[in-house]
Amino acid sequence: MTSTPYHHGDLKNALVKAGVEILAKEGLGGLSLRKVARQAGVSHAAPYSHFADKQALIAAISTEGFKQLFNQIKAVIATYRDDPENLLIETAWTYLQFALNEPDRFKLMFSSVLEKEKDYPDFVEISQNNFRQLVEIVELCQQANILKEGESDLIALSIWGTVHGFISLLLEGQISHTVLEKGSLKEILIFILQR
Amino acid sequence: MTSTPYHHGDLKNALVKAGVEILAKEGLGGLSLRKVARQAGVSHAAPYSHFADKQALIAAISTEGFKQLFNQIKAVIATYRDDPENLLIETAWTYLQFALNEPDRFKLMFSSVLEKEKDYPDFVEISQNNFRQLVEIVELCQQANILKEGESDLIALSIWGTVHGFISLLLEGQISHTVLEKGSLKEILIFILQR
DNA sequence: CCACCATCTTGACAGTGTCAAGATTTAGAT
DNA sequence: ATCTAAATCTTGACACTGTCAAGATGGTGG
Repeated sequence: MTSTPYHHGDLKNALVKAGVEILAKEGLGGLSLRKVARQAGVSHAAPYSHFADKQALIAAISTEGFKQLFNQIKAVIATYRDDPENLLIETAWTYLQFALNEPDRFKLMFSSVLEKEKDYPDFVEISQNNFRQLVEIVELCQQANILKEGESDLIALSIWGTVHGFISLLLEGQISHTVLEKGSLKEILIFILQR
Repeated sequence: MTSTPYHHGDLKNALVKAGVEILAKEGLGGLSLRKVARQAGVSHAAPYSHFADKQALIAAISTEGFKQLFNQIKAVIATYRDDPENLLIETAWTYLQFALNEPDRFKLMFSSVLEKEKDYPDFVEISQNNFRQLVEIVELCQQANILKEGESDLIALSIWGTVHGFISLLLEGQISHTVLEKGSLKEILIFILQR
């Protein structure tokens, strides 16, 4: 133990954590490998023992975010499993909250800062798990006649896109004041979901 | 005329053009101010006579893209004005084509690479014009009873999000093979639009 | 024709991602 | 328990980046 042993012990996770913090404080433009290393109390090239390059670190940060999102929505499913209508709304709401709480991480996760996603299997996997979870929700809604039958994956795609597009515009501040005055965020979300 | 006069004459546009080309050839990661300047045949600091910083150049490239998209969709409206059902589909299709033709520029335009959009009035304006155009289309569809009445801006938001989300997943290669086998891209698009 | 002003160049600076070489520590095999 | 190989981390270097200050150049209005 004692102070700063040569081997950090858990540097890989520490770097991801530092990255998330910097992202929250300084935004996407302030995220550099060297700064992440500094914040983790380690030399500027140390990250290269754990990540092939900056993209790999970004992939890890994204993956971490997707895991958290997955677990949050998993909890929503557990709570609203018998109430499909609210299940869909609360899932979308959770998704929206996640984006508003950490907008820069949300952007990092979805805004193709990560250039070649398929090079990172962990990222692809958790990403697909998230989508599968959404398909599962859609199927629950279909069984309750809240959504039309058939093609649950396409319907999930459509719903995901709708919510995601709404959040994108929200984060960019592109949603005009007049629109936002029409109701609370949640009311607008519900309206949009019903189309 | 002749070779390389000291004053370029139309450097501002030349830089935007060079940026678009580099974006197409090398992707987002390859876009640097110095490279843009080099490609325009000008010294590395010359861009600072026309753009305050790199973000400003990116804003200009985005703005240019939005103008093109706006005009393409304007043409679609002109063609399908009396056929609202196909108008909506063809608009979405045009949007999709634009994204597939120049994926990196599309990402640049929508993936919040531009950090403080509201600092660039031209960008905000053309961006809003695009949305207004979509609202107009929605209202044409409402008059033809293809979309439900009321809140045309919220409905436009919903449709925009749906299509945009679909394209995002498409560009990221996140749409599984099994989904893509269910029909042509256009058929899937139509399905998603109808939800 | 001159003086001003926009435009462009040159040179510099700090910061970045990345790599190679070496130092240090851990862990596995004998 | 000791030796050795692998893993981890540091140091130093490189090319490249965004940005700025100072100066060179050339068109334009007075």
